[in-house]
This record gives sequence, structure tokens and C-alpha cells, in this order.
Amino acid sequence: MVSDTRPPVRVRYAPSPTGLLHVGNLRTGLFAWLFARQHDGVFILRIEDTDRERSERRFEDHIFRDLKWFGMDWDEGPDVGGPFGPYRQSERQDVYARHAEALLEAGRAYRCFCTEEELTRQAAEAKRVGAFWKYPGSCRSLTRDEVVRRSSTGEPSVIRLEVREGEVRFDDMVHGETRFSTDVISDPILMRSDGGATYNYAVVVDDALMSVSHVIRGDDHLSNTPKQVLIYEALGKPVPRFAHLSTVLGPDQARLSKRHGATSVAEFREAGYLPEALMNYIALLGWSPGGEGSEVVPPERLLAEFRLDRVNKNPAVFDTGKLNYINRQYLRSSHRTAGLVREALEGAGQIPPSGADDWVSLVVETLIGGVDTIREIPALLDTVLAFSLDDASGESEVIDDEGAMDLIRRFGQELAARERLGFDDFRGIVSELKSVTGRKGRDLFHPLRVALTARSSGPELDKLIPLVETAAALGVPGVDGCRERVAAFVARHG
RNA sequence: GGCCCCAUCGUCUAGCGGCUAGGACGUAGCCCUCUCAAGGCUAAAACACGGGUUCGAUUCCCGUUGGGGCUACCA
Repeated sequence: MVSDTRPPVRVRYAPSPTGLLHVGNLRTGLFAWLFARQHDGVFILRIEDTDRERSERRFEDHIFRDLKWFGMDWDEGPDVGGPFGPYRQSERQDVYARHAEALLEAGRAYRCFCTEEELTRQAAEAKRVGAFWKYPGSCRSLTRDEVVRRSSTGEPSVIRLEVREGEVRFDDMVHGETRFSTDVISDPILMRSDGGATYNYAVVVDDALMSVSHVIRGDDHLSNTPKQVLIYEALGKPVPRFAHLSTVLGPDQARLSKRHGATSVAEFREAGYLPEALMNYIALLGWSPGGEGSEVVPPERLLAEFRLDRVNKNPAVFDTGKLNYINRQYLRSSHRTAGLVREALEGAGQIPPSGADDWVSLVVETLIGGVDTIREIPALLDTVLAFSLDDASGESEVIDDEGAMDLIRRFGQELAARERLGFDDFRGIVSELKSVTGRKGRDLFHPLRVALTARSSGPELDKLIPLVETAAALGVPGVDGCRERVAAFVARHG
């Protein structure tokens, strides 16, 4: 046996609590989570709330809630703790400061007194004449005494990393080997003049201290990576492996945002999407199971088949239509569907006074095939159960057809003879009407549908009739039984 | 301006020098059917452009074009 010397897999997901969790962000989290779980690794949730202005605690709670709903779990995080905490950047400021001091001591970083205004002016001027500009390193050569003197007068300063010469290279799991020349990298600011850590520095300190082995994140950070590698080097910490994921775009090819409609996990949940369907679809953004046939890949299979190194490099456009298709597939087979339909019906006040369970399963059986999401059920049910004679007035094909009306009258007489119309009764009546009137097929069924629903389309009659009869029997408000409906229809048009 | 990343049907993708360029969603037609859906079958639909390398490029290299990111005391 050869012993495995690879370091343990530790992957982190680091959302910012500045708003609701976004599907683009969620995809990064999903890929990171899948990778961690596939390698028996540790999945860490870290909250990047260094932006005090925009970060809010309630958004953090929403992140926990949405991730759990989505089906992800984590081993370390602000809510569950862990050996490398704290897991909120806002609680780690002293850690950043301490390591910055150490870098200063080690001569890898230096204090810079250049004012932001002056530097911004230089940069703007360079840009105006089309010249390249980077921080010239003016403060690199300040003597220790001078630094002490200027600091003691209260002159504000930042801490910058001294960028070495040469090249930075790293092997990205989705982009392959990537290299940058340090010639174009300004000495990055580690600590701001207000004493706070900058993002690029804080992530590195956190990832290094948390022994993160794989940094999986959006590719908007690809250009930041060389800076970060330099910081790892200065800190004397091993550089993790990186995987930079492309962004998720809206239908107009622009980055997905609110104006594209639903983009937050919460919205998809509320719209009645099943979490496993959303997970399946999101995994398909940049990855595919390959081969031929279905792309319905449930979470268990995702765990087995997903490959981070096979994720596409180019950005993917979010397609609600395909998400709907995937959701329909899960809606039909999930054991959770009934419970969710029940909630939706309760929310819409469509649960009858008695017999709720039977009612819900009947509604599911009748309507689930016709919807993209659970959310559509209450409205569809309303439409299906509605019976308005006024709607029928446009059905001249039936109303003006004496044969059809005769059929309906006979149908009404049959119904009048019984209390309830069971589906077997309906079968019997129909076959009798068929032989009496000589009508069949469309001529036979269409008039009956119109008399029963006042509409020319809807679910199959063998599903619709039990639904209407049950609704009437259970006392769903405003729903008449078949007998009353046909009688009313005959009274109006017959 | 500089640096970096990306580029196959409308969309998501398979492809890793030789394929009738495959699948999925969507679209169209047909079938099923009382209707609308669903479901089944079929069809149309792509290698951004120009140079190389090679016996041979969707595939490798270089440009161009078009997207995107970074170049902040934002993350």
C-alpha cells in the first residue's frame, strides 16, 4: 500500500450577506459542495461581511435557510462552529492586523503614506494620456525611523505588500495553467488607513489559516489571484488549488440580475420549484452528464458523476424554460409534491372543510401534469372549478347545434336521476347516449364538456368529473356538482 | 490604455486531428386524443472570421472581431 500524502480536502464557500442568495452564487456553492463531498472533504461556510455598509445579519440568516432548503450542508461555519473560527470576517479583524504586523516585521510589507487623492490623480493622468500606471513604490524605501516619526504625528498610512519580481503561475482546475507577470501588479494594500483589511488580503489570511485546500469561486477573481498568490508566498503558506467558475448570464447575455426576474433562491422556493430540480438545473449550467439522452440527474447521481474539472469555461445563460422542464420531471415523481400542493392550496384558501387529504391527492393527480411549478396550481384549480354560464355563450358550435343540445338535455335527465355522478356512472351514461343519439367521438364528448364546464378545454373528463364532484361534496366554496351545472346550462341554453 | 479570461445549433452542452459534428431545452410537423396540456415519433437548427501547422483541422498555434473580468484604501 502506498500511503496517501495528499492534504485533506477542505473547501470553503464564502458568500457575502449583502442581499438574498443569488443563483449565480449558488452555483459556485453547489460546485464547491459537490467537490468537497465527492472527496470526503470538509465543507466550510464563511461569511464575508467586511463590507459593513451593505452586510446585514438578516441576509446571513437567509443564506443559511436557503442553502439548507437547497440541500447543502456544511461542517464548519458561523452557526455550527469549528476549529478554525471565527467564521465571520467581521470577527477576524485582529487576526488580519496581527499577520500584517508580522509581514511588516519580516520586511515583506511596508507602510505607505501616499494619499489616496494623490495616487488617484496620478492614475487618472496616466489614463488620460493612455499610459500604463501602477503604484511606483515611493514608500518602499522609507527608513524605519521615518515611519515611526510620521506615524507618531498621526499621519495616516496603509500597509502594502512588496511585490516581488518575476512571474506568478498557478494551475487552475478549470482554466489550466495560468501565468501573470508581476510587472503589471501594483503593491497591493493589505490594511487600509482605517485599520480594516482589504478583501484580497483577508481572503488569503482566512483561506491560509483555515487550511483551505481548494479555492472554488467566480472567475471575476481570476485577475486577483496572482496578487493573492503573492500574499500566500509572503505569509509562507502553501498556495491552494484554484478553480474559477464562469458567471451566470441572463437571457440578454448580461450578468444575471433582478431585472431578469426571479434570481434569488428564495424566489425559486416561493415559486414552487423543488430544490432537487433547481440543483439539477443549476448543475447543468456549465456541466453536463455527457452521452445521449436525459439530463435529469438527481442529487445522488450528481454526487457520483459531477466533475469539477469538466466544467465549461464560458459563461452560461440561465434558461427558465429548461428549469421548468426539469422541475416538471421532479414534480411528477417527488414524494414531497403532495405536501407542497397542500400548502399552496391552504395559502389560497382552497382546502375544503373536510377530507383534505383525499382532496389534495385528487388535485395533484388531476393537475400536476399541466404545471411547471406548484405555484401555478391554485390559479389553475380556480379555472378548472369555475363554472360561468356567460363563458359558454361563445360556444355556438354546441349551443346552435340542436343535436348537441338534445344530447345535453338527455345527459341532464340522466344526472337528475342521481345524487352524485361517479365516474362509472358517467361511463354508463355516455355509452347509453352514444347508442341513443348515434353520436361518438368529438360530437359526443365535446358538448358534454361544454355543458359541464362552460369551456371547450380543460383536463380529461375522467379526471375532471371526479374533481368537480368531490369539490362539491366536500363543500369547496362556490363549486356546484355536475347535476346542477348541466341543469343550469339547459335552463339557459336549452 | 495595460494585463487576463472566454468563443460548437436560439439556449445548455458532447467533442479532446479523420465523426453523416451527438444529446438536452425550446421551436415545427405527425401520432395519441372530446379539448388544452402531457406523452411518443420525426424535422429544421451550430463549429465567429482570417492566417498558419498538418496528408487532414471544430479540435493545435498566431492574429482579428465580439463578449467578460481585473487594473480601488469594493467585495
